Amino acid sequence: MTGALDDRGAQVLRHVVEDYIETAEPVGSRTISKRMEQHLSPATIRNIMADLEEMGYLVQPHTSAGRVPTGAGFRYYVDYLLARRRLARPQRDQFQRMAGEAGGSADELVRQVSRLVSTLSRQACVVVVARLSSQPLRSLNLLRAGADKVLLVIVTQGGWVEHRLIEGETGLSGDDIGKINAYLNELADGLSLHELRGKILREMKQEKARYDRLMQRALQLSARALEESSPTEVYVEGRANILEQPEFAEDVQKLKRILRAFEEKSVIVRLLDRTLEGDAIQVSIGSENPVEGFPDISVVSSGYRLGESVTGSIGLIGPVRMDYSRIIPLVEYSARLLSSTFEHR
Amino acid sequence: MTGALDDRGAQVLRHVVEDYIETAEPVGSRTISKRMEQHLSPATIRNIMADLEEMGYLVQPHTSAGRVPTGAGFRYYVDYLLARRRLARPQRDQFQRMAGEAGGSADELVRQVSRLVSTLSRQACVVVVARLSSQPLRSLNLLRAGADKVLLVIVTQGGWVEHRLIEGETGLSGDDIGKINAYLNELADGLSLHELRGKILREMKQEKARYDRLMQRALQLSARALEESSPTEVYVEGRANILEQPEFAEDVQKLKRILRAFEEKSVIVRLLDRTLEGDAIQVSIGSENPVEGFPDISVVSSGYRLGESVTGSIGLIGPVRMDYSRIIPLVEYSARLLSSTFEHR
DNA sequence: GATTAGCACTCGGAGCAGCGGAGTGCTAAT
DNA sequence: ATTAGCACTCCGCTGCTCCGAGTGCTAATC
Repeated sequence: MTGALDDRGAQVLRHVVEDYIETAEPVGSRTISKRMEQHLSPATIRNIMADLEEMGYLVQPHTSAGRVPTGAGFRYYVDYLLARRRLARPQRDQFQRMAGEAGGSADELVRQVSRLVSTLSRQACVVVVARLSSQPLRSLNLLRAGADKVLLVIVTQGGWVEHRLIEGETGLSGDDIGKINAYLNELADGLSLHELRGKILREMKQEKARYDRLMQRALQLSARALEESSPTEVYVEGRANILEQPEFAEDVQKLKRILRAFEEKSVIVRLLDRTLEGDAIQVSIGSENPVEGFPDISVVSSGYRLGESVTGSIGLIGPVRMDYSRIIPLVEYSARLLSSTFEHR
Repeated sequence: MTGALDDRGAQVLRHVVEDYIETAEPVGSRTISKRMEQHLSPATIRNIMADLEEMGYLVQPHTSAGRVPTGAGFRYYVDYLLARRRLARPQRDQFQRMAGEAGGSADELVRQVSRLVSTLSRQACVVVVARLSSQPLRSLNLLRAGADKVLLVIVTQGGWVEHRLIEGETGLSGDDIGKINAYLNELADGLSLHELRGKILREMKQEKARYDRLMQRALQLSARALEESSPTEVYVEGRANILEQPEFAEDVQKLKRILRAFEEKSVIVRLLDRTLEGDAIQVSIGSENPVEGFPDISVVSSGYRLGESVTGSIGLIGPVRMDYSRIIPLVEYSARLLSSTFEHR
C-alpha cells in the first residue's frame, strides 16, 4: 500500500482530488479524461485509478461509483501536488485594511483577523488560541476595587490585557499597594506569567526568612491571583460555515458531535496544540488530527508570535474535503500578519 | 378567532400542548382521551378539538393527522394553564453550589450561570447580555502600558471589569497619571459609564476656559477611551442543544439561519432587548419575538440587576415547542440568583 | 506493449403503486 | 350532551421497476 507515483498517476490523483473538492461527489473516469490536459481515454484513466486505489489513495464508495480520495490521497495531494500560491492580492489588501482599522488592543485584532479568515474561507470555522502564560510581561498593576477586593491587571508585551479579581483583601493602604506594585514589577521584569509564578513561589520561601510583612503579603496575594493556571484564550468564529458543507449538513449526528466539541475549550486547544510550539504551518488531515473521534475534519493551522515566542495559534477547521490550495495561503498569511503586527508594538 | 375557553376546552388544550411538547408529534383524540382525568371518549374530544381549531389554538398539519398547537395555543397555555412551579430542589442546590464556587469576578459568575442553565434546560441555547454602560462605576484607573500607550481600567459596582487601550499617549509621568486618576474618579463618582461620558463632554467645554492643561488632557484622553460606545457583553452557551430538537435537526436550512443569527451579537441583543428594562420575566412565543424571520423560536428571558438598576438579561432561546413549565422557573431562578449575588458585593 | 473501443455487469436512486394505520368528521343511537 | 360506529383521508412505508453512471474485462488498434 501507498508508494511513489509516476507522473501520470500523480496528475490523475490531482484531478480526482480537485474535482472532489469542488463537487463533493465521487469522481468518474470520464470526468477526469475530459479534464486532463494530456488526452487519455476513460478506459486508460480507469486503469490508472485502479492502481491508485490499490495504493490506497482512492476508494470507491461502492462498485460502479466514481472514486473518492482517501486521507492518504489528500495527504499526497497536499504534500506533493499542491501548487503553493500566495494569497491573492485583493484578499491581502482586505487584511491590510483591516489591520489598519483595528484598534490597539491585541485581542481586538485577533478577533478581527479570525473573523476575516472565516469569511474568506467560507469553508470552515476559524479558531484562535492565545496562550497567555508564556508571553513576556510588560507590567503588573494592583488596584483597589472595593472594600475587600483588589484587582491585578496584567499587561503582556504583545498588548494583551488580563485581570484577576482577588477577594477578601482588606487593610491595604494606597501606599502599600504602590509599594507592592513596584516590587512585583521588579520581580516580573521580562518574565512570562508562567515563569513569574515559579519565581514567586521560590521567593516566598526565601522571603519568609526576612521579616518584611508587606512583601510577604505581596507574594501571597500574587500567588493567589496566579494560582489558577491562566486560561488559554480561545476565539471561535464562523461556526455556521460548517453547515455549508454538504457532508455535514446531511449527517446531523456528525454535526452535533462537532458543534458539541466546539463548546469545549479544551478540545479546541488540543486541536491546535501542535502549532503552539513552532510557527510553521501544519495540516492535519482527517484522522491525523490530534483529537480522536473526528476522522472527517481537517485542521490547517499555524502558530504566530506575540513578541518573541510563539504563543498563539490560528487554525481553520473544516471538512477533510476542503480547498487546501486556497486555505493554506490564507492561514499562512494571517498568522504572519498577526506575528508582524505584534512585533511592531 | 380566539376567545375564552370553558374548563373542558382548557383542559384539552393543556393536554394537547403538553403532549406535543413531549413528543413533537401531532396529537390525536385517542391520546388525549386516555390522558384526561375526566373521562371523555375520543369522539367528544374530537368535537372539542374542532372547536379549539376554530378558535385558532390548534391546527392540523393535514386532514387525518392529529393536532398541533399554534402560537396562540402556546400563548394561552403559558398565560392561563401553566402550573407555576418553583424550581426543583436539587436544581436549586446545584445553583447554590455553583454560586459558592464561582470566583469573585462578575463575568465568571455570569458565564457559570449560563452554562448551568444551558445544561439543565437541555432544550436550548442560553444567552446572557450585560450592558456595561448603564452600570454605576466603582472606579477608573489609568495605567501606563508601554511607551506610548495607556490603559484605562473600568470597574463597576457590580464587579465588572473592562479595559480600554489608548494609543499614542506619550509624555505622561507617573505623577501625572496619579493626578488624572484622582480627578477622573472624582468626576465619575456614582455615575454610570454612559452618564460619565456625557459629563466629560460637558466638562470639556468648561475646562477650556480654565488653564489646567493636565486636566484638559485627562478629559481628552478619557473622552477618547469612552467614545466607542461600550459594547454589550454577550455570552452564548449551549448552541449545540438546538440540534437536539427534531424540528431543527430535520431542517438544515432553518438551523443554518439560526446559527448564523447567533454569530451576530446585535441579533442576540435585540432578542433580549425587552427584558433589559424591567426585571420581570418575558416569554416571546414564535413570531412574537423581537427579531423578524424566526417564527419558530421562542425566547424566555428575564432581566437581572447589577447593583441598583437592571443592566443585564439572561435568556433562553429554543423551539416554540419548549417545556415552558420547566424553563420559566429555571430562567426566573437564575435571574434572581444573579441579582442577589451582585447585591451582596 | 500501451492504449482504447466495446460490452456486460453492478449498484444506487428516482419514481410509482399498493397497503396499513392513525386520525378525522359525520350520523345515529344512547 | 355524549358516544359508538363507520366511511373516508392522507401520510409514510415497502417493494417494485427502470435508468444512468460508472466499472472491469476483453479484444482490437496504434
